[in-house]
Amino acid sequence: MPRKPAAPVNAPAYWLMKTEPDLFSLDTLKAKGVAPWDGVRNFQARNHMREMVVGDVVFIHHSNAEPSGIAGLAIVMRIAYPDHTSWDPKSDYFDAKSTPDKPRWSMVDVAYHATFGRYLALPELREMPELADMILLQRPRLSVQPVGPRHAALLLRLGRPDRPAPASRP
DNA sequence: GCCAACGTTGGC
DNA sequence: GCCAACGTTGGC
Repeated sequence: MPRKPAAPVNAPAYWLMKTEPDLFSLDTLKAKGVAPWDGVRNFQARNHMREMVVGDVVFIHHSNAEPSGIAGLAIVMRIAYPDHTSWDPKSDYFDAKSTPDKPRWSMVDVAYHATFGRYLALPELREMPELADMILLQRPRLSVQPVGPRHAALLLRLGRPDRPAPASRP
């Protein structure tokens, strides 16, 4: 018997993260250059961030927008580390169950990469059969999610970013 | 602003 | 460890 293929070495290299543009938009990230993605308070979303590696491509989705949709791309610059806002009582993201000794939440650093030449509005994406099984369209509440390579390729083509996505991990 | 989906909390 | 109540997300 041939050995089973190794467990997923090729975890997804494409991700999607949601943000409310009123609070933090792709333009905000563009102005900052690099920023920590803090405030994620959902275990599944957190676990996805913990799987990211430097160089992964992140689709930035604007939620609670008119319309909501994918605005462009960011790149992971630093792998997951403790989200210090979780133990700051003054932070909106404070969580009494998280301490510096036992951090419960994580964040990654991302860099602005590109703004799509065309904003990919959610209603438009919903009309595409190829995207019907995208997590974005099926699980409206998951704020950090993997994007499959086929979906990623299509989104990149649709958005025609002014700069191509960098080659990602194999 | 409404409300469906769904994750989390807490009583038992 | 079940599950009802509650809170939040986020599309519309």
